[in-house]
Amino acid sequence: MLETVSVRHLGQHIGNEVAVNGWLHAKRSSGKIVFLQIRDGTGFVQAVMVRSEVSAETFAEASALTQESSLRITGIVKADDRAHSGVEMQATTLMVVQATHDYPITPKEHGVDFLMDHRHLWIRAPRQRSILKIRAEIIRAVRAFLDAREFTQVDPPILTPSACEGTTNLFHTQYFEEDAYLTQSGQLYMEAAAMAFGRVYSFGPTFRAEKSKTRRHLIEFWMIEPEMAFTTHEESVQIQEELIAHVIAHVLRHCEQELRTVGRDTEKLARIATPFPRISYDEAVAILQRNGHEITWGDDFGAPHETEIAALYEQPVFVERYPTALKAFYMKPDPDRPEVVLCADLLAPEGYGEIIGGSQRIDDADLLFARFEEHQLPADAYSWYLDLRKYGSVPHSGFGLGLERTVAWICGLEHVRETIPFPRLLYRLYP
RNA sequence: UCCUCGAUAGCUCAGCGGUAGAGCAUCCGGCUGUUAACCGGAGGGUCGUAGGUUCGAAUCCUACUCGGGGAGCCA
Repeated sequence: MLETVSVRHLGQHIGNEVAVNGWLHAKRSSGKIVFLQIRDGTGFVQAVMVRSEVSAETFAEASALTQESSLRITGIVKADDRAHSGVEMQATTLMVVQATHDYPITPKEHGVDFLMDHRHLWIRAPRQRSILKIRAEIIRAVRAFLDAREFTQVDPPILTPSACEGTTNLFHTQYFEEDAYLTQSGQLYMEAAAMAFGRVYSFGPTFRAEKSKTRRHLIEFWMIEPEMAFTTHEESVQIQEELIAHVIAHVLRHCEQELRTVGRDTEKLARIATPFPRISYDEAVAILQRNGHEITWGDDFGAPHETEIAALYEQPVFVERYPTALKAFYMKPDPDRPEVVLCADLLAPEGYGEIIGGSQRIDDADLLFARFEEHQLPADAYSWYLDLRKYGSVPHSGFGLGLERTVAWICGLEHVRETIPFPRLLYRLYP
């Protein structure tokens, strides 16, 4: 039996006869010659079958082959300038594993609704495969970066007894006799973990029951949430920009083929370099006012505001020190200006919006308790969290990186729904 | 929740008051270098649902359903 080779590695087998297991992506035939575009998950290769060189049965089978039929094909690997990848197979034998009939996604344009209904098949398409491959490499790069800096991965719960931040709507469910909610952030648990491990990060899904219907929103999305003990806001921001720069460099180095398939202008990514520009909330408001926006100090930014600020820079830009009243209860006030908190949002270039939100956390027990009262949060439900400030509280900081928005930015996509294998969108739970 | 756009063949769309159309896909035939191949032929439709206007509605009006984009909220 011939050696089975991944399409990705065919170039190392020039001149040899090998087998490829895969699916028929497309076919073109011309009477006495058939061109079979075959994919195996690692790549795409063209097999050329000439009638005079194979048995009549094999040629007939190849001629009748339909899109997405599963197959095993053997052939001699040849270097050929006419092939996109530079390599093609001169087919010798063909075994059809299953003949497919009426594959829904044809090599033609399709609408979003149709494609989303067929997402389980759509992910076979070259473009979708490339996006999800880049997603996987981004995750790999984030982990490598954090692991190299002695972060420990700690997994927070997904089912939680109450809101972490109390700002957005949560998915409600039953936990036997109790009420439970799907997590919107693992952060408070990561603060506990940081006091146990020093530097930690979580990577998992989060859920927001908001009726958001835009290109930047998913109902279920994945976040990386690092949390660091004995770390100031300033140190956290430096880690954030190093992390993003590392991820960009990793993807540029390892996903050249995939970035080309999705049509990304890599020049813009190649220019990303630390340190990233920073502006204060105060400066951002002044800029917006100068540009004719009706915004006053103390107002929160809307999406158009963020887009306008981000458009001023080629790099991701940090917006620091928002008004205390706008932000979550746990953020530490600036000691010099208690009306603002030690926080920063990182806005991606090209209109992709906020990809990181981070802050230094309140480490003072009395102040945190006062915040609970101001925000009318149930102190009993959070007594474990308040414990963290009673038993060896330290200055600590952390942030949350939104994976899908990061993938959308790096891939240059129109919509985050393509950045996750099976997106959960408003009113869309299938497949 | 609000604003806005849309729903016609398996898919993408045209038709916008007078007998339902095209390209692709499918099936049949042709073609030895195709890259969304090409050429010839065939089959394929309660025009989202319900009501209304009209001699006549895919086309105009109303409601509803489903979907796209956006706001708010956020990563």
